[in-house]
Amino acid sequence: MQPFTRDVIHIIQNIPPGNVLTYGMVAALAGHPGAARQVARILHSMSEKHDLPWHRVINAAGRISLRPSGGHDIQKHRLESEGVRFDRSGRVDFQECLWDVPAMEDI
DNA sequence: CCACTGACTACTT
DNA sequence: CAAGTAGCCAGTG
Repeated sequence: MQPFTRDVIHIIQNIPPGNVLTYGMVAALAGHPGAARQVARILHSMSEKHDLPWHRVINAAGRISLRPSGGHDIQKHRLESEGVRFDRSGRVDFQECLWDVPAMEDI
């Protein structure tokens, strides 16, 4: 497994309840700015094995990227149960929910 | 090793 | 706001 993959998993496991991160930010924190697609891919294939809170990762627009048939509602429900609010267009409030990453070393 | 596939993003029409 | 474009790079076969 690549260091990038390991870091991405590690970062996602550290997102506290009620907070979210974007794919791009996770990629950047893992040392690969612009590798957002890979984060999505890792979530898709490793979330079960590594027990990841995959629902706390959303796209840069603040919306859920899953297709309605791919768990979109499940993700929304899990976030709402953690206190994440969605506005009428289905976007989360970054000001309140975006994870304020402590420091690179703490992750 | 090559080709293909993405739960992406930023930028430009 | 919608649609197109060009990067992105780890899995998978």
